[in-house]
Amino acid sequence: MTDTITRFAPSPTGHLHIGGARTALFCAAYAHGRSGRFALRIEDTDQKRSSEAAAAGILDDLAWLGICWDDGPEANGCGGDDRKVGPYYQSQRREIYDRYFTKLIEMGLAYPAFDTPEELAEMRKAAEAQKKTFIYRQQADYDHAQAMELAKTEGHVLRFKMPAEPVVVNDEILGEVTFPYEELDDLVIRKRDGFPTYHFAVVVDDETMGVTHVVRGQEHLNNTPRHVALIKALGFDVPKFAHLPLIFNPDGSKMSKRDKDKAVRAAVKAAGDVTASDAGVDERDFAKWQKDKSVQLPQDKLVPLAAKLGVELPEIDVEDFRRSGYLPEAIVNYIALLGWNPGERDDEGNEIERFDRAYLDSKFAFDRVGKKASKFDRDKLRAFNFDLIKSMDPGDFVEAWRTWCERYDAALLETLDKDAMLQLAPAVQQRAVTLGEARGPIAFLFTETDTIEYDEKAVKKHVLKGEPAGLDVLRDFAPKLAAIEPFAPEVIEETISSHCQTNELNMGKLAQPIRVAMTGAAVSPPLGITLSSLGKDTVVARVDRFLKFMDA
RNA sequence: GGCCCCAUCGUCUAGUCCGGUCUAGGACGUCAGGUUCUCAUCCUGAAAACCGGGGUUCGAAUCCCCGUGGGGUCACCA
Repeated sequence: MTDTITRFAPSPTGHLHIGGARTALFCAAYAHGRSGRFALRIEDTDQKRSSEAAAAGILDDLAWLGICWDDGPEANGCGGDDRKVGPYYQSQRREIYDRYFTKLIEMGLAYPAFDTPEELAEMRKAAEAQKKTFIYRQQADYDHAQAMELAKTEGHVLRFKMPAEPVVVNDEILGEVTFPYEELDDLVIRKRDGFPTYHFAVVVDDETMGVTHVVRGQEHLNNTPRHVALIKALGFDVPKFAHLPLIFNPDGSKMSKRDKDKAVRAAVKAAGDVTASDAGVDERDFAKWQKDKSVQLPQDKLVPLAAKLGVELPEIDVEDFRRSGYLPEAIVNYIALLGWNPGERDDEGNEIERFDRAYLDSKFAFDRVGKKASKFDRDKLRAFNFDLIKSMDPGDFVEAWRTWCERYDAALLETLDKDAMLQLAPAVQQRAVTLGEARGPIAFLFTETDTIEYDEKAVKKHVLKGEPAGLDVLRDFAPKLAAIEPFAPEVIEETISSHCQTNELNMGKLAQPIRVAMTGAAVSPPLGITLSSLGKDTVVARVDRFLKFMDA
């Protein structure tokens, strides 16, 4: 078996973090670029924090990004168990772990420990008082036979007896890293509730699933020597390791899901009068959330609360970026560049940085992954997204736009049908960086004619000033509007421009007053699109209203 | 604090492994012009970096050491 097999193993405690998305992306790219397989495993050994809904959400986030897994839970057209190495939820693999627990105990490399959490806390405190890190070791007078007997009736954990030697981790990105034995303790491998700990489960799963390359974030580097020691003790093959550099916020702090709570918490504090019922949660939870920085509010409560307070939530999870209206292709392209670079130039000698999945799959390797943590640059992501939107075929754009609306802005679909959106597409595509901002350039469509407020400065500059004044130009032109037939962009523009030509006027002289009449301000997409999308009746009504307003 | 990782424009990075071609290249952002009926798009241009100190060498962004700075991690979480 020389196939390349990678895996991504999230714990289902919330939406997929953007950093996790990058890890998954690199795992998939590495395997698929080598005709290997990419497996997905759900690490739900923490019964309290895991949820089926979160697992489904992560699967959905991945599929949306176009990161499909070959082995794993079947969802969104991905997954399956072709290699017969499932199940892919750790909570369903208890029997497998038990086999290896038994094996380790028989080899004398695992032993029951009866210390209570309180006792351990005490020992840690004592170690800390001496400015040392607490290292758990088996007692010198530990009686194995007696312990095994006691274990039949007493609650206990199982610990791994760490071999007394340094562990060398050979990392594909970082190189050789050595960890002294003095830093490695007899870690818990089976919890009191009988579930394996993360360390044990990963090692057993990666072996039994045939994983050849363990690709994960650098925050796991310190765990790796423990895993290597376990792997060797169990007689498994040591896989290749690749620890990816971390992703930070622009201010250098770690990009964390808690950042969202942090933003809202600050706003709640600033507002001063926000209550638990405003937040839609119960009194006690709300108080706890306000006090404890490590507590998070559920997403479906946090988002509306943020909206109510007018706070913009930092985008952290894939779902956040999706809601903002980024395209999966843009996200994938951008995050691929966080810590990796193809190191190729185009014909003009510029660094290649815009590419698709096929290119990534074919080029990705660990030798071009950097060691330095990178800061997440939203402006650059926005640029990628905008470029993609601009270059889309209008039909494709409308499809993407409508799909996004179905999920996040159903109201827009009630106002605009497909044809209307298709007509607006070119104007919107030049102006909207994200799908969420697509409403911006066409906001004038959603205000009622009789609620338009005219911007004073725009009126002064484009309507009152000059010779002739814009107001007179508009008044002069107004009657021609109703006669335009058909009321289509080209015809409208032709009418306006010929009117200007006959009267020896600059286009702006007429265009700007029309804009003010239509939108209240001096900014809009090209007049043809603006007027035709409004419809003749509305256009005429808005001009009338504006002229009356100016007369008054 | 212990252990571990890292260090090129504001940001992502190329160059580093195999020292000279680097008066350090590109992208995003910023600034300045131009095209245009407004906004936007588009085009052109500019400013902007090798963390510090020692070594090695004819020569160091590139190799070595020290310092400084940043980060990760120290759970019956993953």
